[in-house]
Amino acid sequence: MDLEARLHADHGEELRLWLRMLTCTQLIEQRVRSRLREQFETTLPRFDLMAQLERVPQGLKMNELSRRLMVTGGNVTGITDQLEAEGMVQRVPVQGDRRALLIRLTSTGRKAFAEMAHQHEVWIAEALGGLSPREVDTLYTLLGKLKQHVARVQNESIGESA
Amino acid sequence: MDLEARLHADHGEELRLWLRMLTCTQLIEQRVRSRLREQFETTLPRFDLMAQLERVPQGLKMNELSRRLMVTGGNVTGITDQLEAEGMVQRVPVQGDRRALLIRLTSTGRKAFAEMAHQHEVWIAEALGGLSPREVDTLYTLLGKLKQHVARVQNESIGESA
DNA sequence: TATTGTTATACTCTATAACTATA
DNA sequence: TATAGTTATAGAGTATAACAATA
Repeated sequence: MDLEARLHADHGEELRLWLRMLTCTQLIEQRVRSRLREQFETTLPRFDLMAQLERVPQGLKMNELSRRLMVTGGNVTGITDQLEAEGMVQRVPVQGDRRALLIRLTSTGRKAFAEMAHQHEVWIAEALGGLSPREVDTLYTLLGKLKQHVARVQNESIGESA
Repeated sequence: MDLEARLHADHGEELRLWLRMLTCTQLIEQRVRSRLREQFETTLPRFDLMAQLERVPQGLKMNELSRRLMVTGGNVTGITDQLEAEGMVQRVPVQGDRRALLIRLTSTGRKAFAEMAHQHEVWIAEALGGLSPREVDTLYTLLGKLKQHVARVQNESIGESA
């Protein structure tokens, strides 16, 4: 294949895969969103924030949450405000750095999250129930490869633009 | 496995797969969104709407667009208004039903979309470039299975609630 | 009565940038 | 100066529901 042909190579397969991937995630995500709203009066970003905190009992700093949730700082402040007002999380001063705060689940938040997480797991198991354990595993592995590649490309772009 | 155990069966594998899938699509989608904004001053929903129209030269009715884009009617009206104001699409009366309108790409819109679609394909090819053709194919097949299953579950739920 | 599309409204999420307080 | 977090703002996307015109 000469250069010209390589430049204009057909990427139809990748595109079709991408569109199908997007359809799958959108279908599932919409289900999850509407059920979180109906059954728990909450939203996916709020659920995601609590999920991050649940893994780290001592809590996470705002900027760490921001990084993990892949959103900017102002948003984390807003969602944290809501959850704090509802008694789900608390802001805890960090000793040694009076600028920083640790956000952590309260025991109320931990209980509420446990219920939601259980239901969430059931919803996901339903949605992915059409796949055999073997297929789940294959998908997991291939998407792991994709994730690594995308993350690498991402960093290179940031490098370029910086 | 008895009923009790089945009820509380572990769905950790499915959950991990789902989170990984979500991470992959979010990473790629963010890239696409920011590039559409930077390079073409447009958004993903607008791009998606034009993509639907591009496949159907004679145009699509509002409710058909709404179904395909998986959003409610009012939103389609809004996005269509913007694109019409920019001369990308036009509303065409449907003979035989004076309530309905066909939305179709103008020649300006077709040209603009062709450019964007080409770039879009390159971005996607970049993002998925870490996978071999064989892996792309496997993913495509497995996600096809997933899509069918999710769509079926979706319809059953709608059936229940209706 | 049902359907097509529009309008009006309200809410969530988002990024950006200016700001305060600490380091 | 740089960093942690907040505030203010503006914009996009979304759903819901009331509405007009037509079937």
